[in-house]
Amino acid sequence: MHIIETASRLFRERGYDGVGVAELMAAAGFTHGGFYKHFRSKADLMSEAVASGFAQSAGASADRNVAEFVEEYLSSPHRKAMGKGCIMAALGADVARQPQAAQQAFAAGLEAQLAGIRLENEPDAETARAAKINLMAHAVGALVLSRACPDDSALADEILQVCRAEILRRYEEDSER
Amino acid sequence: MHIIETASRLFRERGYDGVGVAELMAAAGFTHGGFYKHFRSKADLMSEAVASGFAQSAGASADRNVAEFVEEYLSSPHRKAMGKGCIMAALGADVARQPQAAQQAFAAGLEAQLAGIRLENEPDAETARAAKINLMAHAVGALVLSRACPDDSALADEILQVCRAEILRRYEEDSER
DNA sequence: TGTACATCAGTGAACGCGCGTTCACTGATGTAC
DNA sequence: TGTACATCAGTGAACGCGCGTTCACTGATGTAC
Repeated sequence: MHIIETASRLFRERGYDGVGVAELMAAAGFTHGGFYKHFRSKADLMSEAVASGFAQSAGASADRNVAEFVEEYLSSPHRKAMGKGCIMAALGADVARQPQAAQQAFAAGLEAQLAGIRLENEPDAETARAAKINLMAHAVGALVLSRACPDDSALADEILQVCRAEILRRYEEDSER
Repeated sequence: MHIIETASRLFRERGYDGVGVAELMAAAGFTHGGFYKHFRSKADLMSEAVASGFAQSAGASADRNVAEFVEEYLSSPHRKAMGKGCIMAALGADVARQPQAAQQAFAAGLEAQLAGIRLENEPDAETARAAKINLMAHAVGALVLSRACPDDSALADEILQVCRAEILRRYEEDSER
């Protein structure tokens, strides 16, 4: 629904507490009174916005190989587009402060994200799963750190570049094994 | 100062927008009116709270080897203690939404954190620096993802465990090289 | 095809409350002589 | 040692404003006959 997608973007841009229900509904083209015809509470919408954000990035990263994914994920455009980017990097800390429903939506979304990664040449399912979790954690951390540094600072760029190179190097090592 | 340390803890626990000036001053043992005798604005305090949080973790991790650091950083106690834990994992996304002053404090703190890591056997300074950045990004991402999953969920534990093992494994590989 | 009625998404005003910030004032402390 | 004065951290009331949520109402839509 349109409200959820709008909320998902605005929450990512400004944080859960950084956007009000009224502003959010206005951005979706409504007055704020009707909000509770759709959601039990603002926190309830947050859960849906988290799920929606994962669904969006699942769609965007479908049928892409790991190298392409990492190149784009750890890029300056993604760093600058918090509202359209990865929900984990933008709202991970916010979700940690949310009720359990949002955390369950997050865990389900993360599982889907992991399932969408196609690794080559991992010896068994357990090793492959560990490699995917490590890949995501490394990438999410790099994006979070880079974004917290001043825009256009050398450090912000360096974090992206260094982590991009290392993740790709490891991935190629695994592929050649 | 006591106000800054209190703010640093409360901001980590509830987010920048999750704590008001009045509550914050009350927690530090004051009435809220005096706030502006100490800080130009709430955002100004945020910058100081970020710097203070880095200083605190620099003190806590001084003279510890990498294996010890990683074991504790990616542990369940650290996962549960957002207010006393790593400022990057707790407030990274918030800082990305803050004015540049907070981002500069973040970048300076991160540089200090990197300088505090002692790696063995890296062939040159550039490689060592890249390894430190990768280590921090990987660890921060793992903590953020784990915290966003429901407390005591299998996935929350799995993320910590898998990333802990992988970071230690890589670190030992480098040491033996 | 036309009429009566139920449904319900959306409206807009209002609720109590807390927000960040300002300001006149207090009262303890330190300095000057 | 004692008195007068300046300083300034801290107080507490107040500012305009936006918050999340509630609610009586509107009006378009779909169903029943």
